[in-house]
Amino acid sequence: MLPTIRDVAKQAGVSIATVSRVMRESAGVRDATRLRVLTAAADLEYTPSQLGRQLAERRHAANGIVFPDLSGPYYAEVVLGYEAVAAELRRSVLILSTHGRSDAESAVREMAGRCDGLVILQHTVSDATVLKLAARGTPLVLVARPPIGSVDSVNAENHASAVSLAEHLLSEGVRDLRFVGNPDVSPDVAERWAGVRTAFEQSGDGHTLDQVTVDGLDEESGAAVAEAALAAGDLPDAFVCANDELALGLLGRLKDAGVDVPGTVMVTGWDDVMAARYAGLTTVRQPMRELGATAARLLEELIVDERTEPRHELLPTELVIRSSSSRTTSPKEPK
Amino acid sequence: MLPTIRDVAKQAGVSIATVSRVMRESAGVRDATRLRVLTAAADLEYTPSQLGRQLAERRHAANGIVFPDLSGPYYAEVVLGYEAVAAELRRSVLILSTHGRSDAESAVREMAGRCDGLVILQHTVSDATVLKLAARGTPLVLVARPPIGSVDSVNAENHASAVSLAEHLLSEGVRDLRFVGNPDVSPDVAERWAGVRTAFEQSGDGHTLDQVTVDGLDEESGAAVAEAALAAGDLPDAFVCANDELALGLLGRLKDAGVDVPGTVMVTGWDDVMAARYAGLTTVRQPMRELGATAARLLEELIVDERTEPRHELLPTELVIRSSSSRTTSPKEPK
DNA sequence: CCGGTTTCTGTAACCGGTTACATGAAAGGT
DNA sequence: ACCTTTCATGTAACCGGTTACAGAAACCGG
Repeated sequence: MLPTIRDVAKQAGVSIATVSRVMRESAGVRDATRLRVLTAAADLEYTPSQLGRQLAERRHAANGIVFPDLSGPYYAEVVLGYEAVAAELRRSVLILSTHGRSDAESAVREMAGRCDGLVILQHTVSDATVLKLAARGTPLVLVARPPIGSVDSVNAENHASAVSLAEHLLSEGVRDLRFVGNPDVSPDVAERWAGVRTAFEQSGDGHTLDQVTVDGLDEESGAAVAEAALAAGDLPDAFVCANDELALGLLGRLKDAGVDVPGTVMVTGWDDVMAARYAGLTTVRQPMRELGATAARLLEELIVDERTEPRHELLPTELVIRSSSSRTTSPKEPK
Repeated sequence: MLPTIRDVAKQAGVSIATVSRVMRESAGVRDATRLRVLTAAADLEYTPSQLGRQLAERRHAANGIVFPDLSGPYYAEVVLGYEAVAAELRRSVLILSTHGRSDAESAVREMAGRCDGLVILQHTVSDATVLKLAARGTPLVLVARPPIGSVDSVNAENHASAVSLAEHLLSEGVRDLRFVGNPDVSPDVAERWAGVRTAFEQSGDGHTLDQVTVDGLDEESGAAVAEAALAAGDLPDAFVCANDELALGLLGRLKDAGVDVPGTVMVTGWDDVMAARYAGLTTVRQPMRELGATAARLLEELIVDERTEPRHELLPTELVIRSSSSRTTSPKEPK
């Protein structure tokens, strides 16, 4: 059994209140007494129980973050950015991955009972649960998910970058563009798709735009799309993929089939993951770490300052043009 | 204020003991009473406080995992594998990244106070702290770090695969091999280096083997090594890098300089991250997720079964030959 | 040496649950 | 009708801390 505050108190010949005061470094303990307590504590290798402390203080000093998965670089980066700031703020970080979990909702609720606040990525949790948690007074921040009620949110800009991306492709002579991804799967994807449409609506005649729905956001799904297009002999001038993994899978399959990229077909992704650089993939860079870091700061405000008016942050993104969509740009990286 | 067990007891007209029994689903409560309690609980939207429960039960139902960083794919995958199993075992997961943190040791100790057990990756924490935690009775599992005392460990096979890798290079006609990485930075790297040496010692004369020490395991460090070698006009037949990121950075720099890979120089990495596939990088695949999953299972045994004899798991790795080290193999992936 | 402050320390209530044990009511046996 | 057993529920101690408040000790000036 680990020593408790009472053991230390007995050993030092003081009351538990005094021990508590010494351990918390609160003022008003005579030096001689402090020393006796510290000696006793060191003797017994005493560490205050976090549990007892948390119960008494009625706070957890911990926050949770809920994400679908950690396999792609995207979520890992967001979590990392979050963790870095949370640690700075001296908060522990609880993680919960909902991917392939049937009891996600209850797991999140249980997690809420262990934290002072929660960050929720994308649509990992139903709106109903989010609202219920908010109503119970749990501080919440949504990331990569549109605001619900008066819950804080942090998002990356999608629409404007999608417009730029599409305009870039148009300027490269693309006439038939095909968007790859399911807008229903995430609001981010929906916004990107909307941005592409906007650009095309302003592009005048002679352009066609279509969309192929794939639910996955992984390389296999991308490869499957390429496969189907090759089999049907129906290649557009450019594939605009909802994220980099899709694009990389698609790109790989096209190259295997000997298709000239960007000569015959152009391909773009979204996120700017590490592999995108090696594949020469045009993409849109998201500030993934910043998303997490910003969420951590907003959450802290909610908890500490008890801020009540909601805040919604929109972080900028950046178009990164590489060889997969450019006949003119050298494949070399600027940086 | 959230409702407590006493509020529910009052509302249902029973004692707190009965409420507790109902919430814990322990037997011996009459159906009529159970119903009254459940109704009251639903009315008040009561959820038992995790804190109170944990204190009374003297367990956290949470485990921690300590890792250096989450930026590369390696740690993210390990954490993910860990989280998946921990969730299955109904345990919350606390994470702690030590990278760039000066108070890592104390952060780990604080974390230990919030968990029933800890998984520690690599050398994120000093041996002294590990031993102290173990002595206090904290269940521990080390991952990618050699066993200390009688603490459990999970590692991936390094030496044999390094031998295979080096033999493959020798069979490709490599005579001068240069190992890139700092064996002191991680035991994994040290073992890989040792494996390469072993293979060369058995290779007969006419072969030279040297090593360039870089502390980083990132792309920039790899690029710097390439830069230096190019500047000195001193290229070996093959660079064997301690991990994929190093290799990718190095490879990219060589290709930028117009060096023929694998014609003039071969390059290999370690880990088989996603980008390695796109870069055609020969590497050794590690079962990253399995490392995490195995650690979670070992930890559970320690906590639940109170196992005392230590276990040490060694997971197999697999050589993946791609175009960066092979003049004969097609660059196409088998899978 | 005394009363009034000021400073330090102790007592006890509290945080929100769990659970051993006591109690009382209902059921069963003769 | 009475005694025993069984079952459901309540009482109260406990988990390990924090902290308001009270009381004791030290300090101060006259």
